[in-house]
Amino acid sequence: MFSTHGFRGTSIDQIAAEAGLSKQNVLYYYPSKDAIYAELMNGLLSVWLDPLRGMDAQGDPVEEIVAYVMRKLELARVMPRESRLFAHEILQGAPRIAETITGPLRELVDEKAAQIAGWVKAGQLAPVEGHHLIFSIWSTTQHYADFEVQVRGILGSEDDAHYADAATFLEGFYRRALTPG
Amino acid sequence: MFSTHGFRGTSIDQIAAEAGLSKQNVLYYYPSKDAIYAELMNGLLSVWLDPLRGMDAQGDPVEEIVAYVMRKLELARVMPRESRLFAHEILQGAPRIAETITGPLRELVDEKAAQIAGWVKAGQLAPVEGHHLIFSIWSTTQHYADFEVQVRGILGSEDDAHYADAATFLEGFYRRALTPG
Amino acid sequence: MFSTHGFRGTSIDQIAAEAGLSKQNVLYYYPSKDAIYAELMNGLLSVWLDPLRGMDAQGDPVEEIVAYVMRKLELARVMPRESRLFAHEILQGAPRIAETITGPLRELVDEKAAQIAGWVKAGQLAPVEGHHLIFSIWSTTQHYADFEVQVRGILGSEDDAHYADAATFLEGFYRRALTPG
Amino acid sequence: MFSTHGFRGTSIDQIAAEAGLSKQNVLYYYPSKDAIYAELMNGLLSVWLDPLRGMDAQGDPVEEIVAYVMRKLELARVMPRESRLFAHEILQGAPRIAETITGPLRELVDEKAAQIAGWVKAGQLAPVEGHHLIFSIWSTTQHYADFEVQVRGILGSEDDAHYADAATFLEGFYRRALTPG
DNA sequence: GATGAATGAGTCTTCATTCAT
DNA sequence: CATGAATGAAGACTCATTCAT
Repeated sequence: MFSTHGFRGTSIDQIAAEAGLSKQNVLYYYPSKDAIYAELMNGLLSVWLDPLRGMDAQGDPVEEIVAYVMRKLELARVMPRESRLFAHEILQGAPRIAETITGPLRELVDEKAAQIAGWVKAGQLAPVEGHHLIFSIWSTTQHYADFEVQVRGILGSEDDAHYADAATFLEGFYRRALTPG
Repeated sequence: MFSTHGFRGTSIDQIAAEAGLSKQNVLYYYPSKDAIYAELMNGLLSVWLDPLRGMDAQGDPVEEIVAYVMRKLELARVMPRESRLFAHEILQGAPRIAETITGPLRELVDEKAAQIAGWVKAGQLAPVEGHHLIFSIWSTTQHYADFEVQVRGILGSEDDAHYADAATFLEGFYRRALTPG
Repeated sequence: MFSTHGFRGTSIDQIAAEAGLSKQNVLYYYPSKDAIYAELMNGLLSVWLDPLRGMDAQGDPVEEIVAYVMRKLELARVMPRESRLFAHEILQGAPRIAETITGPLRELVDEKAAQIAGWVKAGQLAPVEGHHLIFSIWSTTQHYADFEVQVRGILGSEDDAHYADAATFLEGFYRRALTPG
Repeated sequence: MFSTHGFRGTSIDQIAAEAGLSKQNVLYYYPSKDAIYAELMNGLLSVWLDPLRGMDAQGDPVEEIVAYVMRKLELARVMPRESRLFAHEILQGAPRIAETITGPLRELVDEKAAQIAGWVKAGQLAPVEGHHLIFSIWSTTQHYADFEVQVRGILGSEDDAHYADAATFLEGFYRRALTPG
């Protein structure tokens, strides 16, 4: 519910109905609406960043990055609601995860950007700036989850078939854009 | 306000405060909250799609597309709130612009995708699928507006300086990915 | 508008629309909503009671009363909205015309009831109590205006044709009920 | 509250105050103001029409009708607020019970009017049209409830004593008007 | 005269939350 | 565990009225 209607747009009644409970019973398990949301967020943050952690500095740069793109796209396909939940949160100015962003997330991205810079310096990768490369991967893959309605509306797709095309496109795209020389 | 908090998350009181009016005075000018939102949306839709329309079939394919990317990025920089407004709308399932998406927007994208397919067939462009290329352009550029808080948090940027880096990155990126051979 | 929706149920906007004026312009002519209502009421009170005043003590009792019934029924046919306006006012406890009721109206009815009592005493009229006879005349005639929707719904009537039947019924009815001996 | 002020003229706050509850608590028991009103109406409709159903075709015509008048007058005395509730509803055009009027109510009245016509044809009743006779009974009896304020103002009555006079009047009145020959 | 602008006071309704059982 | 009852706070919208032009 949060992922579709946002925090304010979701009522505990809706959550309770979806869960087959009464409103009061939901509040028996969670102290407040905020708490439900917070638990969702926190439980998700690590899952969300795992794929990036898996980008191995020892592997082949282009293959590592393309594999990351594919993992991220798969995540968008399998967990579109979670993706939208983050999108909502960040659109609203990330009031609840601001510290994670400027703390652990920033550290992780800085580290991976440095790794990318190393690959570029070593001539193993076309000259790309790491942070923006990561942004591009996030945006191109999450787009299929966050803007799903638009994607479906334009492609006329009613199932997940278009994800295969997206994968084909993104793989070729990143491969060409990243392969040096 | 709508761009930050979404439709449900925004109260007329907030809008009124921002505008220096009373709640009732806002409702004197607009018959309802829906009407305010609808007027915003309708006024924006054409502005939002103009850049894509400007992608000239007679021009050099790579240059045309890169120029489109740059125009779109500039739009994100200048009108980030408008970008977020659309993001919110689509995240919520596009309840108010569903018809535009499956109608005029789909037509326009289909047309441009066909144009891209022509360029690819003529060997003027690396083999990319048009719809997904357009999705990638939308997502990579709008990301700087929609996820602005995250981008700033990670880059530590407090002004628009990072847009220049984004432009550099995206230009190189698309040029490499699209240039044939 | 007042006659259909009552005082609270009618807005100045509705009155203005009906009159082809703007709300403010209506309030230019009348100082307040109360004033509009009050003027309506006062202008009507005398019209409403005139027929009763016309019941002549010198005439033939049965004919005088039957003639009064007919005049009152005609008034209901011609001015149904005015009748409903009074009905609304009295249903609500007559907050605005309470003094008229306990003052001039009561006096008039008392006088006419005395007149009827005289006729009865003289054997010119079947034994009826004057006040209640007057109440019966008011109610049976105004019923066709006040409960018009119900009357039409039951009779399936869409015009004024049923008023002729009502007149026939009421004339025979009152004649039989009032004729002495 | 509805019976005095009508639907629009009654606020949930007033109802709540009368019931010793808070406004929101009233809305906890009833989903909306409309629902409160609807429940009142529906619960009343059958009670309201029962007396008419009790007019027995096998009994003595004049006695049956006079008995109906007495039952109806008693109902007005005991349930004046309910009577006024219907009066309000019908004055406003019966928006909520239009279908009952043109459906079940019309059927019932048609049936009873036919019964009366039979009695008249058999010479057991003075020549009266059934529908209008029923209207006269409704109006003369309900008048004591609907126009109570006026009746009291004119008679100077502060209790129910005048109902006895009304009964005397109406009994004699209907008996004379209905007895054949 | 007429009207655009503005607003205080309601009025229905939603909703998160508390409390007792 | 679960739920009926209750409520403070807010929110969208209406409306009579005022004021300036």
